[in-house]
Amino acid sequence: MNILQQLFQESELHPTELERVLEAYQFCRLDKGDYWLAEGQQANHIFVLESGLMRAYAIDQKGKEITTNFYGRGQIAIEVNSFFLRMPTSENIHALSDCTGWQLDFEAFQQLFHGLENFREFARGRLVRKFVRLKGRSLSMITDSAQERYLQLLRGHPQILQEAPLKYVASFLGVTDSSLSRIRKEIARP
Amino acid sequence: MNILQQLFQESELHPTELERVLEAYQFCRLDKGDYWLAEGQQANHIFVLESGLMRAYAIDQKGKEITTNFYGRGQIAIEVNSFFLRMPTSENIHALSDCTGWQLDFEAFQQLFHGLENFREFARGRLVRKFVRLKGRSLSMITDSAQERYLQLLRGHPQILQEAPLKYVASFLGVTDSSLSRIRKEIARP
DNA sequence: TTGACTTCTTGTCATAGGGCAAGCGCTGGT
DNA sequence: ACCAGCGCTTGCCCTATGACAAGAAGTCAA
Repeated sequence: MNILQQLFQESELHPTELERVLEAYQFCRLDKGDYWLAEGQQANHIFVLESGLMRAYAIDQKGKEITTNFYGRGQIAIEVNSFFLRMPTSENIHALSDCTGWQLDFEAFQQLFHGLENFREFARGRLVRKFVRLKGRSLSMITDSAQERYLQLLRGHPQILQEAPLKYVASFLGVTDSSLSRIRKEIARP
Repeated sequence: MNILQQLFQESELHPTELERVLEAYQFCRLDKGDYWLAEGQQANHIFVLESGLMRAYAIDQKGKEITTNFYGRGQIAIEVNSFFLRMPTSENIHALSDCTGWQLDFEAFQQLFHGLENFREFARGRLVRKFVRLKGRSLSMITDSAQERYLQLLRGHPQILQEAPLKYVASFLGVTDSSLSRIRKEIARP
């Protein structure tokens, strides 16, 4: 069973509907370092990751990269603004390791979204959960210390810390790489 | 023309569709201080604000209130997690001044969402823009100083600063009220 | 092997912002 | 008129984190 079938297990799609949905996706492979989306482009796909790790980042006013997200197996890489509102993106998404997955383009997405009630309930649910996670992250930036945020990431997504360079993780947590290094030292000692 | 008609001007709804949509909303009035939604409840409505100012906040681990949003005229008050995923909310939303507006309950929302393609394009667009703003806020917490965030709020939403008590604004910006007070002093001097 | 890179760590110093407590001016109730 | 409470400011001191620069260690290629 591939990752798409797993993904849609949580939906209410009937077998014939599911078949229609699965057919709309295309297999896709990325090499480590490849850009799936670059600033200025228009995002025309969403991407369901089967293997590998991807990272989204933006460039701030001072030219620094800020990691906004990591995507691992089973997660859906998407740049919401660009994909849904059909505008050029200000984010970059690239592969931190060799990746495989399944892509769906906007046109096909619209067909399914407007054509299948169960698909749109599913899609709305995913977007909502994305929203809720982002909100949690936003709140955490206010209420938690960098160390707490690091520990939460460690507990919730240890694979990210194993596979992603520390500097990417640091900006995701909202600290510099030096600070994150100190935080790790702090935690390491008993 | 009331606020709902203004709101749906940006949609593609045809006159007959629009009529159906408008009929589904109910007028609603809140007194200053009233809670529109309280922690533990299930959000069963969205609320389009016609007049007044509302505030959403969460309680952190140490029991402190963190303002997560303000809603003014023309904005849609909603607790996304609770409304769409049908779970008890962990947020509170209350009126900072006397408010009027129009409510739509979940059942009616679902009818419109699944029944009218143009309504669901509209609703999806609103959710997406909410997502994008939240993302901007989240990024700003990392890249900008408290003073910069204050200035952005001042430029973008001056009415919030005029109508909301400073302590609510402070936690929205991610600082204490003392710090915000100092920031304002700093800015005041030429 | 050597050199160029990248990743991560560490030291030093500077600064933004937090915690706490006091003070001050309004406002509303009695 | 008086008190209580709220909203905002301010002073003092402290801590977390940033900026910058210098290593140490690992990786890769010639």
